[in-house]
Amino acid sequence: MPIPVNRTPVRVRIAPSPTGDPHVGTAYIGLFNAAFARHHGGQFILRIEDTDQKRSTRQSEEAIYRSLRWIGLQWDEGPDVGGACGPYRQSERGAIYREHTQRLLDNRTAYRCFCTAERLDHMRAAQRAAKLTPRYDGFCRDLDPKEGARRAQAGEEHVVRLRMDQDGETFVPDALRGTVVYDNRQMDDQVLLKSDGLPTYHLANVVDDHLMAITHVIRAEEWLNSTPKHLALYAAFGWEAPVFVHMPLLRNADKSKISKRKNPTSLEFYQRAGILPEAMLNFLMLMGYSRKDDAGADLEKFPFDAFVSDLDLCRVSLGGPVFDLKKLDWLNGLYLRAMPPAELAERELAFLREDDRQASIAQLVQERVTSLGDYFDHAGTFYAGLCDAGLQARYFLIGCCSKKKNAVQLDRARSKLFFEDAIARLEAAPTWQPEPIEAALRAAIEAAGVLVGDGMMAIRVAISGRTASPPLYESITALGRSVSLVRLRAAAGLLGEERMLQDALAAAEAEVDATRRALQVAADAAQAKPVAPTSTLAEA
RNA sequence: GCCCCGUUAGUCUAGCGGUCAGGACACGGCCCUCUCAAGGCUGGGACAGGAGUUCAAUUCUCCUACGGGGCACCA
Repeated sequence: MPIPVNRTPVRVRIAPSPTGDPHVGTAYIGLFNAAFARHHGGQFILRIEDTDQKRSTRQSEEAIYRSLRWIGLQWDEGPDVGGACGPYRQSERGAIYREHTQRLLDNRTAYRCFCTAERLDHMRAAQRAAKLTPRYDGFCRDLDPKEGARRAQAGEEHVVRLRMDQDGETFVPDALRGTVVYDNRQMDDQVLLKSDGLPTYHLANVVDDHLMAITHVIRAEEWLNSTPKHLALYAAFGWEAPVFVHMPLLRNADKSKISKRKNPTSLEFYQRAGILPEAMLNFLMLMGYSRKDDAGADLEKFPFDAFVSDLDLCRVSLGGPVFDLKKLDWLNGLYLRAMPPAELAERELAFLREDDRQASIAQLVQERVTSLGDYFDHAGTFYAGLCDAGLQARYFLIGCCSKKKNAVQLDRARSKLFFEDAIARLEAAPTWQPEPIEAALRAAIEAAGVLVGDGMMAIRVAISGRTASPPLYESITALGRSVSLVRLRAAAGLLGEERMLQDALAAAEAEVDATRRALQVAADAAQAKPVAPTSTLAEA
């Protein structure tokens, strides 16, 4: 059963919220939306959902544009490119939401609620204690609308809630799952307009999708459970609802929803790690989807255009795909190897040239460099993603490799806590500059009660993969926030693994053994043949 | 706790009543080779469990288990 197309042109959108780093999940959903639009000759819209004033930032918004452009997704309408249905930034559509809220107030499908946060907190606590689904108890539901309007007029702080049906069932048609049935008694009277006058996601999303003539809502599965609310909103406005397609969630190796704690989620990380955008996009196409060649074998490497031309969303598989970095690396290598050497060289140079950390990296490496070529030996770590810290992992056990007599050693669990604390402090740093970074690290070290040198060494190894590196704070600054945090999280993750200590020590021993063996072989060789065989070079 | 979604090897997937359960990453072996990659060949490895429907279930239905998501004045 194909995805129904009830209206044309097909119009789809992604609506990322600009809070934090541009997310790989945004690119994933964006990819399927963009491809679906292209497949049907429709439009793909980028809308910025910045109704959360506390968390939204302009830098994050800019970063989203950069990363989506990097990966090769193009939108037909958006805040930066304009379009007929603007503005495309929800913070600029306040009047539209207020007007629409009034319509719902007028037709009684919504009501004003004057309950305080404290009352709601108590209510939910009581419901939880009674093992009930926490939901609004309807205290203001039957308030006289005139009374509500009067109190609102008087400036009393309040929100607007959607009046949901209290019994019966809601049928949610999902293009991939069939009809999902919800008991209306589970549904909450969702807040539509917050007390700051801005809409919640639910309201803004429905109003904008309608006004922007969105025909298909292709979004992540985490939204499935709120679709009944959205359907109720479409009904309240008397609008036709779009077709809903809920995509599976990208997962960590442990199958939980992909998160920065357990995976690099920032697109910027992949860009800096030297992943080609086309490989990244291709890899995302493989998540929950597959194409076959004539022999019936799965295709792995194919371009966006091919993906578009035979895209059939119904074939998306619903099991949450684990984001496997190993396979991404392999695919990336496939692309790299398929290039004409001249193109690879050009891409390589462009990769370096376009990196905005260039100057600061050069400054750090400069003091150590002996030739232009030698530069790469020192700078290499800045152009990689995860560094191979495996051999040095023993340094993550804080103090265990310390040569100092008064060293304080931390066990695995405590070392992990130290890393997590350091990460939290770095994340909270006001700016990504040497001073706040140093302050954060020193604070973490002091809290852990270990020697400064030992703590810094652990961080150094996690950051650079080596025990010798340019100055740490400057290196972290130059490396950049996204990559630095990923590497530190990787170190913390390693400490969380049972076998980490054994592996690290085994690796260390292997290292020593290998050296010893090499020396032995050399010594044996010298013994066996004290006189070097004919050395033509020497004689010549 | 309640509700919803899902479940083919460690991972990504094909399969839409009868297949030797196909491909890919990863892993092992062999070949190629000055090394390392790459490449070629090759090996091990999967239908979560239980009922039912059927001549026949990986495939359809139900139950259980497990995994995930949701239950905000966050999206």
